[in-house]
Amino acid sequence: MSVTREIQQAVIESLEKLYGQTFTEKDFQINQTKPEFEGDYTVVLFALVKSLRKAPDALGKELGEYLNSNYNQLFSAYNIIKGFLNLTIADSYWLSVLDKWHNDTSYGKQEMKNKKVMVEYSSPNTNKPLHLGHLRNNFLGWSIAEIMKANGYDVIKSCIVNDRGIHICKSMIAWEKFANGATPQSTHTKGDHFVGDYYVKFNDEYKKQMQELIAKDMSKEEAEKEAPIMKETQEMLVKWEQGDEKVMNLWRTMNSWVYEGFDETYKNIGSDFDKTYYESNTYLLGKETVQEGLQKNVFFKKDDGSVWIDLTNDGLDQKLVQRKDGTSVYITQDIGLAMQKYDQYKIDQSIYVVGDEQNYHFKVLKLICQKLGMPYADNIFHLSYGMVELPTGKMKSREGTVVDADDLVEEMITIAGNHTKELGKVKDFTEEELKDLYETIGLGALKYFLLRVDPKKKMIFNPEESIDFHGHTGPFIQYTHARIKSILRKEQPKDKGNISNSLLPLEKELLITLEQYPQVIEAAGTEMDPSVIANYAYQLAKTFNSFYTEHSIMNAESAEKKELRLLIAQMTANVIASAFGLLGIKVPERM
RNA sequence: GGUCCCGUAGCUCAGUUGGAUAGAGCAACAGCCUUCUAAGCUGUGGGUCACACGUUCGAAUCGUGUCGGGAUCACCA
Repeated sequence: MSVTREIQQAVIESLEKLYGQTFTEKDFQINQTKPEFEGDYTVVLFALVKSLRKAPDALGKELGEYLNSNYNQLFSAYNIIKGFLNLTIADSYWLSVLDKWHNDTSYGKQEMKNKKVMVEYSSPNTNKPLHLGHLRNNFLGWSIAEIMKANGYDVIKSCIVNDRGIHICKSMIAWEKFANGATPQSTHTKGDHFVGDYYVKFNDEYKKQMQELIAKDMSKEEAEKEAPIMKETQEMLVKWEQGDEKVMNLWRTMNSWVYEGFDETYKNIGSDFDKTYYESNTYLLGKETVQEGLQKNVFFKKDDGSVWIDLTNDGLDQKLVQRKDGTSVYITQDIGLAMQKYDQYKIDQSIYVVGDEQNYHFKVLKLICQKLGMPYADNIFHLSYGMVELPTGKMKSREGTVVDADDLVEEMITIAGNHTKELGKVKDFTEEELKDLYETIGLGALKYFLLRVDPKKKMIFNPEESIDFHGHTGPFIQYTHARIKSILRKEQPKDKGNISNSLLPLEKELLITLEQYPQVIEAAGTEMDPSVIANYAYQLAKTFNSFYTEHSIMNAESAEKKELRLLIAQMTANVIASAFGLLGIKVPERM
């Protein structure tokens, strides 16, 4: 049980004994005491004052006195300042936390709940390579999956690949026209980039043709439709839907190039999936659902045969779920896929890591699933994250203002290498070890940069200023880990050593922070927010670094102090490694 | 126009269900390596928490309004 829980219970019991009134945890607040005051945790008394009809100071005195004499294994001192009851927790309490958890790597993780959750993330289009936005999506998805596991869920990581549609046909048409049979192999180009280049070529040609048409007095809107290359693309999409042999072959070939490229990128960034869905297999799903919805009167049919749902009572609009020609639309496919996920895995919860531009879509999806009575509909959660923007505004692939994922990863690794060489601390490393270390640090900086921000908020990335390796960064925290490991290589804490039983302020501050880790994991899970973990890890590392410069571990004042500090250091390293594990960031032994 | 989100230091971000004098990092400045890794530590300066009103013992946090920015409202996905 956490300290805050213990304090809550002690306070509730004490108030009952003292005043005969029953309170719950929600009736009063417990905060960490501000550094400028004496104490570790603080009970805010104001909320209790009214119902107890006592002055804050008098209440504080009586409660503080009672707590101290009746719970002396938990509290060692108290003081009252302006309605705040500041409690000092007994050193023995912190030492027992240390004793119990210092070398347990499962610390903070919850028991299995026997609940299944699916996390869907990444969802790439197969017509162009991944960019910075996809990286945020991938890192978030992977991390939230780990966080859910740590909270005791069985997790299935899934990916829906948008492998069909007009955008892919654009790359295909451009390849037919301009490639002269070139392939990724013949041009030594990574497959996804290769295909992406033809997507760009399509847009160049399209623009050119439109300008020609506009020069001949055609309106812009008309030119958009009439440009020959666009017409050809649309014809190709029709052929694809008809299963035309030649088109299908080209489609399969170009997609296979893209997948090769994606696989490489995913491998580099440490992304993986338990289940991959392809839109070409799911885009026809949902037809039975439409029938079912009509029967249940959730949907209604218009005169032209199209099928709709009326969500005006939910503050939304009417929404089409089936075209008049009987084909399903995007939302219907998603309903179908949601059903399929349940049929296959009997999931209890479904998390979609998708950008906030689709907030409306997911609101609708959840509502429809609820109205259809799907078993887990209430547990559909859209983990909506903000776009990554440049100082100049949004990234636009058509205008070439995207930050390419592969380029950025490579750049980060290169910079990590340069820093490392400059510092010259690992000159004895082998080539292989160096490569590993550069990747660990470079990716660590990148992942931390993207994960430390609240997912809901859009964030700005400035390509002119490269991502930092100092201060509030991944490498800072990795460095703290490496420092500790360097000490632990020299000496491990003894099995049953005598340890100092009084704590200096920084020793205690570290233990207080370490004690909070389980609640941090829980909060990250309920909030679906990896940044909670990221910011906690920083707080911990920062506190450790202050401690490290202030107090020597190896040359501690006494053998007991040394033993204590070795244990604290060990537990700190373990928690950093664990927290970074939840973020998908490796920690080095040396750097 | 309807709905939703955002506005905190020069920049990038924290700030638990309302709590004490609003915090970090970067950038700037001043210090600290003959002692466990200086990718570090310590200190200084920097704020009308967009603005106004309201709720309350107490508001960056809750409510209303204003200003500014963004997303979305397709028989596209």
